[in-house]
Amino acid sequence: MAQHLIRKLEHFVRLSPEDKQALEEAARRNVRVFGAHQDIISEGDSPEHVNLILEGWACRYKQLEDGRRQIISFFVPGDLCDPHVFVLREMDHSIGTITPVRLAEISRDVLLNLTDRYPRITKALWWEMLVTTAIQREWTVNLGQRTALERIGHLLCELFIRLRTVGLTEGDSCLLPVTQVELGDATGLSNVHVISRAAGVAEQGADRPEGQAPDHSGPGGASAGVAVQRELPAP
Amino acid sequence: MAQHLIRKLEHFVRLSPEDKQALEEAARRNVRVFGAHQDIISEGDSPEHVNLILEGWACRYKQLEDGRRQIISFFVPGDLCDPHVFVLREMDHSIGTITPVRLAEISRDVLLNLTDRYPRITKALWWEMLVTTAIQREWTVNLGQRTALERIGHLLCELFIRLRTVGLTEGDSCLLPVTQVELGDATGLSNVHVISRAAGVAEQGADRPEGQAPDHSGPGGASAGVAVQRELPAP
DNA sequence: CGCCCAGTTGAGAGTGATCAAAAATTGTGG
DNA sequence: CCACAATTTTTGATCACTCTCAACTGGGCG
Repeated sequence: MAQHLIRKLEHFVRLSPEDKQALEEAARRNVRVFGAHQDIISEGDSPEHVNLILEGWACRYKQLEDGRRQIISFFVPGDLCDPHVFVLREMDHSIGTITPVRLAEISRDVLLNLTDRYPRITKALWWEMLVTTAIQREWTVNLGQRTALERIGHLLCELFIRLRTVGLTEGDSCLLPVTQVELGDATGLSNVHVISRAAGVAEQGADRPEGQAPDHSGPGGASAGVAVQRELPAP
Repeated sequence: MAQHLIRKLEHFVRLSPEDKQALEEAARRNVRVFGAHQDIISEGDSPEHVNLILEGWACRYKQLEDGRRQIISFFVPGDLCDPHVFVLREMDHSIGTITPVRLAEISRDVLLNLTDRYPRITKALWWEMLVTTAIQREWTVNLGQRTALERIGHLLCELFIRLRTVGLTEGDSCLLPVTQVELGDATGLSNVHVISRAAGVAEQGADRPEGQAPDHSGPGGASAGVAVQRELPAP
């Protein structure tokens, strides 16, 4: 159930069988399923639990009055949607699905219990949180300084590396179940412009295995050549 | 010494005299002074302590290989530069001064001691951290979706409200010791473009007391009319 | 007094947005 | 399994916001 989260955390901390067992148990209760393009929690709602993505993609986003939408981050399997929401009265942003999603709702008590009794888990969750905020900083740089081509390239590299961390890549390929509108909302570009630039990334990617987008995604390491395909070929 | 931090935290949690005393003491040791435009800590360095800004402005920034620079956030008096840096081996970004800065270096031990013994301080620091990340999210929206005019307007409102929270405004005025290059680095705009847009904000601000920039800075409240002047008139 | 940095102004260039419409893909119900 | 509907992708043309370059002004400081 929680294999993606465990795999990710083990990049930071070695977990004992008991640690893993505890995580598995926390992820087993209160599993919920959402369809594609549904809100998991909306701006203004009061957060009741931490959500652990088990399967599917989601995103954090904010919408302006006139309809403009900014995707603030993506969630892939193994990701936790803010381990600290409890402190806040209400959400200042929404979390919505991209694909159908299966997630585990982890209550405040279960989480506190977990961190009280398993110090390695606590440490790993700290790491995970700090990496998440580092990615957030990188998005700020991405949106503020990089050209359209660089933005898309950087985002694709980030997502590939994150998926590799949880074991969801296959060689140099991975699923990317994201529409061009969503890529545009994440990169601050128009949906129409995404294609011309994304095509550019694909072309340059074929020529230059190292990619031209500088890799600052923190603890992920070097950005290898990324071949993205919409769907993995059926076996 | 720590009056700005205390004033800010009291917006979230009521602090007892002992709480305040403890904060004052933590801020009294290891005070350091920096000149303008100096690095407090650089990318790649290993963080040794948490920095509490006592006086002056600083910023968190990241620099690309070709010289492009993105300011990721501003620090004003009362701000803590990441209470959790200890978990990380090395900085993925730099923190530099804008004006001359006086800050208190708070060691890991002192901070842990503080949070162990004063639960209200712990709670307040959690709040402070969550508000900081909410501001970070808002910057993502700012850079991704808003026009130059809106970006500058929103940033000015954010800074004004943050300064008001720590008591550094005077009526509708506040100091803004930031050059246009720095405003540009923070908003993803060119320094040349900042003036035409900033002038626009000033004009519209004069006409519309409510300001045209939507206020999402979280717990700050409504964005009143902001009159910004470079220097406060001498008394 | 002169230098240097910050701010200002103007003109031209380019990246990316917008609008519109066709083509391709995916999903759904019979 | 096919046909139809809906969504997504692709292409083309035009527009405009913002950038870049360059020159000039003004104030602070050695």
